[in-house]
Amino acid sequence: MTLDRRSGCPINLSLEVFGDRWSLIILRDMIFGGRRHFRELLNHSMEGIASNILADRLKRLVELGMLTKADDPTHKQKAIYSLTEMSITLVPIMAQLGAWGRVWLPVTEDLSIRAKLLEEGGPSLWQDFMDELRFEHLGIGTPKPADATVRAKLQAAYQAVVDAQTRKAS
Amino acid sequence: MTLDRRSGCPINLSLEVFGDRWSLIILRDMIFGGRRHFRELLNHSMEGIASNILADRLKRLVELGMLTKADDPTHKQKAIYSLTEMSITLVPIMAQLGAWGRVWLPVTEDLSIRAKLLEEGGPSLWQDFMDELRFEHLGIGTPKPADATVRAKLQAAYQAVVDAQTRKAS
DNA sequence: CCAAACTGCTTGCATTTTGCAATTGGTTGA
DNA sequence: TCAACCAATTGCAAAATGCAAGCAGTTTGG
Repeated sequence: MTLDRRSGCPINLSLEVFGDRWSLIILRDMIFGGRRHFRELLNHSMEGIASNILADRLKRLVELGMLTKADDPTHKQKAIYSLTEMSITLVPIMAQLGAWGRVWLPVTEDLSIRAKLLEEGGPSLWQDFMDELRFEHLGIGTPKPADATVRAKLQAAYQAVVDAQTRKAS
Repeated sequence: MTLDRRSGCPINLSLEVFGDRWSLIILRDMIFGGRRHFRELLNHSMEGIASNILADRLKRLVELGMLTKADDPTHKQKAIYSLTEMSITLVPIMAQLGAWGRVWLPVTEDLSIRAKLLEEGGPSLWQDFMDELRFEHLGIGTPKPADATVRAKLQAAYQAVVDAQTRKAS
C-alpha cells in the first residue's frame, strides 16, 4: 500500500493515511477499547462496521505500518493485531479530536467522559497512556498493576456514567 | 446538512464532520494559506481539488457551521468565505496532525517547515494564531502589524526554505 | 464599447469506493 | 459428530469521486 502522494504536506499525507470514515475508528477501538481481534472489532463496533470494510482497512493499516498482525497461539485461525509506535503516537491527535468534538458536536455524556479525562489529564497523561500501550503491544517497558492503568481509569469512569444513567432511567 | 450520528462518540462525530479527503485540506488552505474565495481555493490547490468537490464541500462546511459565506462588496459575483470559531479551534488538531505527519510520513521539507514551527511554538503560539484568525475572520480583537503575525512568520520560513532549495538546485 | 478573462458554480459521465447480506473454507470445544 | 466460531470473501446495488466541459453573469483592458 503506497500513499497517493498528492503533495508532501504533512497534513495532506496524514489524511491520506487515515482521512476516511473507518481507519481512525478501528484504531480508536484498539487504543481505548483494547481490541486485538477481527471479531472483537466487528461485533463490538459501536458504529457497525461491515466485515469487508474492516478486513480491507486492517490490511491497509498493516501495509502502512500502523498495525502488525500475528498468529494467535491459542487458535489457529485467530490473528492478533498490535499497534505500532506509529499508531501509538496518534494518542495526542485522538485527544485533541475528542476535545474538539466535545465542544462542538452533539456527543453523548457516556461516550465523551473518556475524552474529558484525557483532555484534563493533558500531555503527561497521554504519555502515561502511550507507555502502557507500548508495554501491551510492543512488549517495551514495565507493567503496571491492572487497576492502575490509564485505560482502567477511563473505563471505570465510563462505567460510572453508564451506571448513573441506568439509575436515572429506572 | 445533518451528521450521520453513527454514535455519540466525540472522535466518531469529528470524523463525520471532516473525515474525508478534502474538508481538512480546504480548511488548511483557509487557515494557513489565507484563502477566502472559491477561485483561490481551486487554482492554488496544491492537491488539485475538482471544482464540483470544492463546491460541495464548501456548501457542506457552511451548513455544518464551520464556515460562513458573504458577498464580496468589490465584486458582485465573488463570495467571501470566513472561518468560524468552530473551525478556528481546529488549529491544535492541525498542529498535532502536522507533527505526527512530519515524524512518520514522507513529507517534503518546504511543506513541513510550517508544521515544525507550529510544533515548536506549542500551545501558546497556537493561541496567538487563533487570535489572529479571530481578528481576520470574525472581526474580534485587535490587529497586529502585518509582519508580526504568526502567519507572516510561517510564510517567511516557508519562503526561506524554497529559496534555499532553488539556490541549491541552480 | 466590446472582447477576453474571470466569477462561483453546475452538468454529464465514467470510475472507484462503500454498504449490506450471504457465503466460504477452515478450526475449536463439547 | 456437530454447533459455534474464525477471518475473511463474494456479488451486487448505491453512493462518492474525478474529470472535462459548460453556464450566465461581471469586470477589465484596450
